[in-house]
Amino acid sequence: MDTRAEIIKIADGLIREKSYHAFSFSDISQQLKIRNASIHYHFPSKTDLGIAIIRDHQEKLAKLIEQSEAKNALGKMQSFLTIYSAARKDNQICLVGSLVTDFYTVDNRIQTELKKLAGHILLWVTQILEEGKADGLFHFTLPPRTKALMVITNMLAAVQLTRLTNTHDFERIKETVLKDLTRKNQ
Amino acid sequence: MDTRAEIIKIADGLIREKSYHAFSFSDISQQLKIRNASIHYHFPSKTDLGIAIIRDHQEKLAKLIEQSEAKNALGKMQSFLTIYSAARKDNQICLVGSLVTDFYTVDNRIQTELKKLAGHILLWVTQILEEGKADGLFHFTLPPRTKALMVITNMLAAVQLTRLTNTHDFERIKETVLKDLTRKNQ
DNA sequence: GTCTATATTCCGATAGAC
DNA sequence: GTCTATCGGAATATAGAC
Repeated sequence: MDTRAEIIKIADGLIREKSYHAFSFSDISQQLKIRNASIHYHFPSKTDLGIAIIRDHQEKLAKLIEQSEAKNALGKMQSFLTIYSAARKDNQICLVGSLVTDFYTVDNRIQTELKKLAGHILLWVTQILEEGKADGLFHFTLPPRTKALMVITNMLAAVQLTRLTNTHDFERIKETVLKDLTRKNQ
Repeated sequence: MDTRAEIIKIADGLIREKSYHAFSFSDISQQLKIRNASIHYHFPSKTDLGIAIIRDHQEKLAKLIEQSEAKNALGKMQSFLTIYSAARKDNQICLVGSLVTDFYTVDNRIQTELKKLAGHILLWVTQILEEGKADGLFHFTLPPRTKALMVITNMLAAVQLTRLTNTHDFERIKETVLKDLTRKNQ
């Protein structure tokens, strides 16, 4: 992996562990064993780094969507939920949830990029729900977009709240989300 | 209102608008038109201020619980949801959701206090759900504590996500939470 | 592409006068 | 209880050598 990609990877983890304003270029340079100034060669400003991280998530999301194209709606939903399970594994929260807390204190370009990412996530989950309902796999009466909001909010806050309540609460919430979608009589 | 209470009020708003690490004593002193050093008289460290803010929320929660004692479970749930509606009104997020993002970068004493607050919220919502089910007002099959986690995660992330998607999404989620609880055939 | 060195700004915090 | 003055530290960022 080249240095640029390594910086993105480390900074991404730091944002989701400690938040945007709580990590510094020094955190990265120590882990990478390079100097602070070297990071500025790859990313002139912290804002540039933040944008690159969000775009990296965009690309990973696009790949995940592509990779789960052949799966049925349940499989696709499970793929979507791996995003949060992966974050949880390292006691991290999701990128959207971390950056939205700092939303009004970051550069406009980060705000715009973050809104785009959130929009794409919401669109994908909505489509998965529509497909699942059409195929008789999922059962719900809400408009698909609203149902997608319910699923996303459950998962986004699950990785956050489980830091405070109980480690197992994340899994509890995740299992409940899946069972709710596949349960009949709604 | 005395200065100490004013500082808490302003700082509380700043944490829920901009996050813990993104607000400074200068933000407070400018709004209050006093000097930076004066704040340190009331709160020796930023950690002390943070703890005071969480405890202030604890006390407000206790009052809210007390004030809604005479209401039925639906009324109590609506009281609980006003916490998020009030935050949303000023485009703020809830205190727990804001501080949990910075959880691993704040003093241990703040971590402890925040866990306590989250525990009390979870307990209250669980009790409301139990009461509502016993009275035939609410319908759900999950364990009450798990159902409480679902309600809280929906609302906690609703105030966050609505910053990115659509202003009306908060209300959509809130209405869905209430309708889900009171809907039969589950 | 990485380094040393440094500029600049801001923040939390303290001492001591009033 | 608020003020002025100041300290120490950390953060982002830049210039220029290698």
